[in-house]
Amino acid sequence: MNQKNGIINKLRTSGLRPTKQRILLAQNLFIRNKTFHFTVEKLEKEINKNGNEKVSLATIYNTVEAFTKAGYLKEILTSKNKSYYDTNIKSHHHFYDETTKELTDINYNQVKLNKLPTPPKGKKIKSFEVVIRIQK
Amino acid sequence: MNQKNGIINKLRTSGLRPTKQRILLAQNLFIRNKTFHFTVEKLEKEINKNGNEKVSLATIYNTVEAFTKAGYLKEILTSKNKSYYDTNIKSHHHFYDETTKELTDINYNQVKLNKLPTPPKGKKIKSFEVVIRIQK
DNA sequence: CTACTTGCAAAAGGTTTGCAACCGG
DNA sequence: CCGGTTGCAAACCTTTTGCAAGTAG
Repeated sequence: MNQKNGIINKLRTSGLRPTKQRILLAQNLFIRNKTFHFTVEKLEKEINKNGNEKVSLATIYNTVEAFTKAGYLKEILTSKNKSYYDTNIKSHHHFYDETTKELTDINYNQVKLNKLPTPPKGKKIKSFEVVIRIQK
Repeated sequence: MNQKNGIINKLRTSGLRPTKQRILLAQNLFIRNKTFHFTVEKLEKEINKNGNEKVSLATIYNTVEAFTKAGYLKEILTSKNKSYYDTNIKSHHHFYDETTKELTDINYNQVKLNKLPTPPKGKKIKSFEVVIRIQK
């Protein structure tokens, strides 16, 4: 139950009450071997596939948003009218396969920007992301 | 009327019948001094602002999609659940202002990638795009 | 107890679709 | 004329919201 306690602490740290639903989602999302790319729809299926504990869609939306604000998830840029999230929050980039519409991580050091633009006055750069479109 | 003929030819070239609506939209989109970033909603307001010729929303959606397929428009990546298009189809990058949700072009040579990843087997890179998120 | 959360269902916002009327070639 | 195109309204899909009931501290 160390993992569970770790998650509870993580939630508390961000001012999120460790409710049953949040813990369940956090376990599902953050205890994984590799990066997970998902839409709310996909996550909902994953969470509710076993006939047991159900988490309502609204709560999944709320929670994903809360996790994103807390910095535990990252929203991915796509051209689709659906939100994609990534459990890998480190700055990294993606391949977007136009044929299969799949996203794949690109190892961070495989892309190098050696020139960044000056932001408009009064603004500063928060992050940047490269999407590389691929096809057959 | 040279401009108009040019547009009619452009449409025909792509197998698009030069209808009144398509010509109107093409004139509005392609005869501009500078790049235009828009959503369908914005374009619809622009097109229908003078009480005269109205183009229905569905037709605007159809036409924007057709123009995109024909390569006359480019879809822009954002995290919002709304499609953004750009009349600048050359490879270029964007600032995405998280406060105002505005997109701005970044001059092409202000960003330089000096390392691109190898695409997965059997795929090749079609294009890449950098989005730089800025905030106050 | 109190404030924060959840879940449901309804509403909203953007996009797509079915189909009859219309029009370009 | 014929087949592509338009316009309308309804349908769709994802996301948000209001609110009563539930729960963590």
